[in-house]
Amino acid sequence: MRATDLPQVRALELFARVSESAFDSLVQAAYLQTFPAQLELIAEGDTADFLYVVVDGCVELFAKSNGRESTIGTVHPGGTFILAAVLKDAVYLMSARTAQKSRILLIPSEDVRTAFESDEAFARSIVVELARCYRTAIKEHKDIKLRTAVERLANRLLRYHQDQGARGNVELPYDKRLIASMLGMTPENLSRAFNTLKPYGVDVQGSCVSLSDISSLTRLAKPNPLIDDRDT
Amino acid sequence: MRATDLPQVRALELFARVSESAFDSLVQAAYLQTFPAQLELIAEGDTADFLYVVVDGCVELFAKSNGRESTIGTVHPGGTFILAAVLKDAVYLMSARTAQKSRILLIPSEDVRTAFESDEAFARSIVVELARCYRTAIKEHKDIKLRTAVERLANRLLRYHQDQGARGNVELPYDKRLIASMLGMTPENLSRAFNTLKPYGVDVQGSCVSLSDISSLTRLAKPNPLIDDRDT
DNA sequence: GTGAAGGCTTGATGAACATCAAGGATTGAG
DNA sequence: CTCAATCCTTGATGTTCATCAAGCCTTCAC
Repeated sequence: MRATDLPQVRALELFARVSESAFDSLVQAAYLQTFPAQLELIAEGDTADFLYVVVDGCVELFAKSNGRESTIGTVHPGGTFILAAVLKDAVYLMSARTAQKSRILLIPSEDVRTAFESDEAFARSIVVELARCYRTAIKEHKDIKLRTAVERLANRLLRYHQDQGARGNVELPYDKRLIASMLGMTPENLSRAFNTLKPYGVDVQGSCVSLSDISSLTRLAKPNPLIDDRDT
Repeated sequence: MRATDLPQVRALELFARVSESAFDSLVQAAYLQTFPAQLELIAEGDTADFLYVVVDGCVELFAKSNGRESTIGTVHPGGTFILAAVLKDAVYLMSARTAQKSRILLIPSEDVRTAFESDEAFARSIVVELARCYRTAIKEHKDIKLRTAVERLANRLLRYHQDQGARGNVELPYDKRLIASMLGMTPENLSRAFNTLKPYGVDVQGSCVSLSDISSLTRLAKPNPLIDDRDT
């Protein structure tokens, strides 16, 4: 890794209170690489050789079975993926591909486990991150099991709306194909779900969605902090 | 906690390599209690006052939203629940009720966090357990998103079959109502799914299921170790 | 520009699953 | 044993969602 890249890596929450020596041995054998969009980084079933940390861009986690494929989630700057597999020294349960051009830090698994044992602060960061991943997964699971497709879309729109400053319109952060897969439906059905939401003030123009009746959309969505809030 | 209970608690994997002093301070303020079946232990949204460890019996984790309810998973002896909420000092995302009469250890959250910081071995056990919980959740999520209801049932039957020694029949470990909810379907549909599996050698008699054509059932189920194996 | 490719939408149809209503089977209390 | 309660099953029906097929629309290479 080049010396000029170090500050950006050091600034990641994951390394916030880590000692100099532990940080040095973590990044010493690590790679910071830029990948183009749509590149498959890992495949489910592979052994966990590296921990991946997203520095810039966005990564999609997905899984296949029986010829079907589904998106499990996305990872943003500061987030890690495949952490549990690295800690357990097990195989990956998910595949990952870049959703956009992305800068990603790869740390050899062995070094992660070593630093985990030797550095208190790193261990604590790892646990906090793992707990966050777990709770995110549980929320996703509740979303899928307790809501219909239209409700999931409505709540996701409200979330993006909040994220983007609640200005009455939303820029979809991903392809519709990817959004559909995250929400557990087909692209065709996402299209129809948008139509279903038209009477609730939802108008789609390409990747820009205007929300002209938030209160009515909210009544339909019935958002639940124990599913939709990101950091509870 | 009574002195006679200590050995059984000490023997839990979670405490395996924990120092005497850390163990003592963990159990010092802990409760070991026996609860009857169908008792609600915690409700989603509550603040995480205790870590729960199942010593005997079985606990169901479930969640509600919009008047709907769904089972997220079950916890067996040696397993914990609500670990992530305790570590993050956040609210519970799931409710829990005993599925059977159960003995459960309650450790005050504060003590868990203290022991986590002071005892290496406990910290490691916690991380391993949390990683296991996470991976279990991901597998459940893949199960739901990538399979039909009948496929989920077929794979679950094969799992129970393995667990119970592969003798060609299976004793259902829970009520059908609970199994249906775990598999993300209604009790009516579970009944029909069992009928769908009849041509594959599946015969149900109350809580006893005979599997007379494992290979044909396996062909239908298409089991996937990255979904169905418990400890990969 | 023009053509091709890929993403998105729409319609028609069918499969998967939920809901409602009723009846049968078990279980447990008295 | 008998009754009531609960759980489970079955049938009829309707909703939700996927699939297939076609067409549109944007984008990009040439």
